[in-house]
Amino acid sequence: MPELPEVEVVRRGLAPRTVGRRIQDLEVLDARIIRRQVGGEDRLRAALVGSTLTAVARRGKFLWWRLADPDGADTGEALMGHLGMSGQLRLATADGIAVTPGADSEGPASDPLRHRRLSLHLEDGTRVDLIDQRLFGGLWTSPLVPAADGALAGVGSPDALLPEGASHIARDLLDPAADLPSIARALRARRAAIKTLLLNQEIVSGIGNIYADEALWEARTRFDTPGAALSQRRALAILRAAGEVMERALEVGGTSFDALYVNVDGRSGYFARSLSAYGRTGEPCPRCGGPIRREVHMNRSSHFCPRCQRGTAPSAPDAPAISPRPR
DNA sequence: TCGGACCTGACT
DNA sequence: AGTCAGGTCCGA
Repeated sequence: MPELPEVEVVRRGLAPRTVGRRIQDLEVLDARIIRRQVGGEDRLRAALVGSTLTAVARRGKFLWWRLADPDGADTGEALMGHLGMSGQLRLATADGIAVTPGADSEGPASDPLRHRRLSLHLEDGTRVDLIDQRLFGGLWTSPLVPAADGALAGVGSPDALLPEGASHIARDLLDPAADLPSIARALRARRAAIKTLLLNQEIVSGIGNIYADEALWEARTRFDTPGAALSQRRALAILRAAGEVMERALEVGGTSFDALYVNVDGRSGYFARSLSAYGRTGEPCPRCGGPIRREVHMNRSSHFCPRCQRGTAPSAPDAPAISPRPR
């Protein structure tokens, strides 16, 4: 389940081996993977074949390549991708063997390539495979528009141009242009539960269920605390915790569960074992030793420590966001 | 603002 | 046979 660190690992892996290369051919093995492409496979093929990939950028979990036409001019469109729940982008040589030794593709039953949905064939023989068991991911083109704040559109972007398909997505916590104090204020302007707000990609992007639980555990805050009940300080602490957890995951190459996710060369990450709350129902809280509890919130599991993660108890040391009227 | 749809495979 | 997992989008 790729979240932000995994997508950034993929972006970094793709950049040196795809940028500057021309697309020779497109292979669509399952049309559902390009369901978001306006004009279908014909349009996608026309936009890609003969074009050169000039940059790989990312905002939240949306990845995109910039494209240049055969004359070297920017086409004004990006090739966007999203990995959904189970997507992988992997590089292979023309004979279909993953470039990195140790990539686990054993027998046919466990061969991840059976879920290959689309491939880009580059002029040097490199193949970019989009593998996606559950088909929540996709690849499609989108016209470039200016980023609202005028800063670089995302991590890896050469300028402020952003694919329209990602223009509703907020900046993420690995983006140097993210403005934490203003994100914190946006969280506090809403009455919804803080976890709901952290998962809202239009407020802050790149946080999924796993890192939301981890950030709230780090910041000792219950998932159902209303955004409006947070102090600026507490809201900032939650954002900092989320950023730090994701940076730590990035350092070890991304989180890995159930071997569905592998990085761009087919290797799994090793971060899962260092999660504190997510998926640890019944296990002792690493901070206070009490049992981690699981509750369903918004049709998603929330893992938290009822003993050391607080809501808005009157004894909370942080000042409430909306200060009580003095009397 | 919330629930369902989209998907598949692993698990009970 | 039924349940669960989860990111994003859409519609009630």
